[in-house]
Amino acid sequence: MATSLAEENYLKIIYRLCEGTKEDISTNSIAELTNNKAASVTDMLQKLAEKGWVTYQKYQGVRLTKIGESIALSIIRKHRLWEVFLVEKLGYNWDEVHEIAEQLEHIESETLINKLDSFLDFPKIDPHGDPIPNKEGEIPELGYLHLSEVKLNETCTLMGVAKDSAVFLQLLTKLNLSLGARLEVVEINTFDRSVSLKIAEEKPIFISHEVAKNILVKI
Amino acid sequence: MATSLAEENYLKIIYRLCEGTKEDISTNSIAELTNNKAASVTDMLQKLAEKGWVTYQKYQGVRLTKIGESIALSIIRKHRLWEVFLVEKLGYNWDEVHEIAEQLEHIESETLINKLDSFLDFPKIDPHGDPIPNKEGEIPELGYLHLSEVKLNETCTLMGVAKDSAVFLQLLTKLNLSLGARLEVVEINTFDRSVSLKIAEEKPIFISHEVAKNILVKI
DNA sequence: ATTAATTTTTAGTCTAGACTAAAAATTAAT
DNA sequence: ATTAATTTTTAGTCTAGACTAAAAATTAAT
Ligand SMILES: [Mn+2]
Ligand SMILES: [Mn+2]
Ligand SMILES: [Mn+2]
Ligand SMILES: [Mn+2]
Repeated sequence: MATSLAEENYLKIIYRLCEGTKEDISTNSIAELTNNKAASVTDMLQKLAEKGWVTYQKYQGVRLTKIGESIALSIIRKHRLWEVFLVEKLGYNWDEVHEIAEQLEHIESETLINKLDSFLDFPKIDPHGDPIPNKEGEIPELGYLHLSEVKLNETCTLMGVAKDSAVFLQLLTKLNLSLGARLEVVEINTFDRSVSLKIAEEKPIFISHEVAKNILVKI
Repeated sequence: MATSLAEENYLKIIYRLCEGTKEDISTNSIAELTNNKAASVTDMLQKLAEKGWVTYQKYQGVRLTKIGESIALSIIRKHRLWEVFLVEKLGYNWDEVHEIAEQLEHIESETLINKLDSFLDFPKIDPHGDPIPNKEGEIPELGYLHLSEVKLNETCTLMGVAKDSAVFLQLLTKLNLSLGARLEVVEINTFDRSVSLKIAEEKPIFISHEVAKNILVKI
């Protein structure tokens, strides 16, 4: 069944909210991320339920069905592959690609995305460290930690970010924090949970808890 | 001013119809190419005139303004550059790319299209021999002839096609007619204006007037 | 010059996807 | 257990962009 641009954006956002929780998703949480009003969300949820892409009980929240999830994953696959293209082939920085990928992810062609995948040499992660679902919609669970969870004096590797926003990514770039960087946690301030880090033996840098929370690492 | 998808498609089609004639364009001719009804076209023409992209007089037809033309050309530039990308980088055949480019041409990003242009090494023509407008919207007038205009026993080079449809392009491929082919007109039948051609000294092939009309050549 | 045929426009309608305001249901607070 | 606060839904409205049917203007035919 064909999907409209609006429907695709809803499914993608519901997927993101469903990830990491087994509770049903609230109308308001969707409204916030889509920048729509709750009433508009209710409207759309009824349509999506009608099409069999979500299970939805009035007042009781919503979840993706298997089909809904596979549609969401195919959009995420397209989004992330296009991001790789923009960075690897066109020379964009990682903080510049998200908005363009938001448009490209809606281009509809099965062959296109598979040819693109092959042209890019079947990348496993996008420029932000996010895993790319395969053709079958399978997505590896990478099991990364948030940097904010790492203990004092432990060393870890920067594997990804939990946020695509340009200002956040630009801040990381300025701090010399990029994918693959080795980070040692040399200080954690109990007052505000801010963190001092050594990157490859350089003199320590200082980041807030908010930043640490959005950095994904592997021990 | 922002352009919607529908508006962009109208402007592109009006551009195509304006090309090659200095008469104003009729509502019906637009309706035919957009696959809309004349009443819907009238509606849209009023909006486009309001925005200053066409000059429009009730019952008297329509033309693009300078601004309207530059919008149309920027869409055509995007369409053709994406077609080059699809053929050169992703390995598509020339008959497979038009529909996908119809989607890609609406992606909005100034930097994207210029980076793409550079990545493709600033191509001058697309896979169908159509010239690619530059950043400033300038498009070279190539002055090709239709193969149907070539005289008996003359030899010419296949430079482009006047039609993007898949079935037409597949026919050309089957007949071994591709860009750059050297063609000698060895027979013209006065009855139906069908043509026999020699391609590089091979044994002659036979094409209808309809096909000859849609092949563009240089003497 | 009139009339007929054709083209174009107007008037009114529909759908998707948004909105506001008010009603209903759920959840939190006493 | 009631009441208050919060969340969600319903009812009604709007806009873009399509449609049909009828009216108006233009063009072609007599
Ligand atoms: Mn992104
Ligand atoms: Mn990403
Ligand atoms: Mn094309
Ligand atoms: Mn083309």
